[in-house]
Amino acid sequence: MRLDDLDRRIVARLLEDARASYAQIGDAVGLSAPAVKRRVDRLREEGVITGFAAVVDPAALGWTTEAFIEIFYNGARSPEETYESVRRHPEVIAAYTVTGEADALIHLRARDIAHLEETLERLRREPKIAQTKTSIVLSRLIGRPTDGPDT
Amino acid sequence: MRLDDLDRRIVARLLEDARASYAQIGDAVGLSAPAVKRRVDRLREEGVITGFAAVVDPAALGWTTEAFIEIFYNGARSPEETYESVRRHPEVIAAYTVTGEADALIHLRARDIAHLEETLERLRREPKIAQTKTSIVLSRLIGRPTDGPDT
DNA sequence: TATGAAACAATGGCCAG
DNA sequence: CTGGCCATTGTTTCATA
Repeated sequence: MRLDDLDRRIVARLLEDARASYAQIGDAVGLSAPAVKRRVDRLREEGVITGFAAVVDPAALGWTTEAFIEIFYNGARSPEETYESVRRHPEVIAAYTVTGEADALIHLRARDIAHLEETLERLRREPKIAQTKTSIVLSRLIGRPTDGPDT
Repeated sequence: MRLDDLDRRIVARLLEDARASYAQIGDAVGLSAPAVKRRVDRLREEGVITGFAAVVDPAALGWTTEAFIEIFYNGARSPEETYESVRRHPEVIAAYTVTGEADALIHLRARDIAHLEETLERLRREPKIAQTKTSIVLSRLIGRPTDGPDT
């Protein structure tokens, strides 16, 4: 599963435009279209590329409020239980177990402040959640492609 | 810029597979391929869809360490200055100004713990940064499509 | 919004290095 | 084993209604 330089350049190109044709990518990296396709197929099989997604502006869809919530659990809290306590809330777009004071960190998006408040109340009703600490996002300064650095 | 139900279903389809053909999307939503294309073109013009990106597994590229850093500045720290202090670090994949104790929250990815440590030291040398508080990601529980909820 | 035509892209087979 | 080329099939994209 070792990637050579050509693979990395193909991935970089697909991070910028997942709908680029194989011929376009080939022009950029110096390969023919079928050669690019074979590499992309291989990268998908190996799990380096897991899919292709549209990049959508949540604000344009009416989701204008974003927050990070540190979660503190009481007692036992395996990753599975943590997962169970947040997966049902569709506002949660990412969740992590972390080192440090908090047990978990979740990233959520809501339509507005009222919706955020409603979501927080709903989260706090989860039995194992003892405490939450909310940081509302004021501005997004950086948001790189697929959350993956320059390959 | 109002989206109807057809638009939302097209966006949902493209979030799952940005390389789906217009004909495939048309089959799924009950439209002809050209009709789908014109809607997608319009959604891009309106900024609802800002691009298409490959979804890459950072671990497969050798980026196995992930962390969130709360940043505390001393004195003046406009969003622009905050941006300037983090943009040059390629390990930073997202950065936000937030409410709460910290002034900013950054999300970063490194190849390993040594690389994370090196990045933290580099960040702490930024003149305006007074203090940092790091939470290393132990496991990712949820990571929804484009960081955008169900449209 | 659908249809049809022309241009373009994807993809499998096959051969060369 | 990896890339190039060719031919087939499918897709995009325009004109037109």
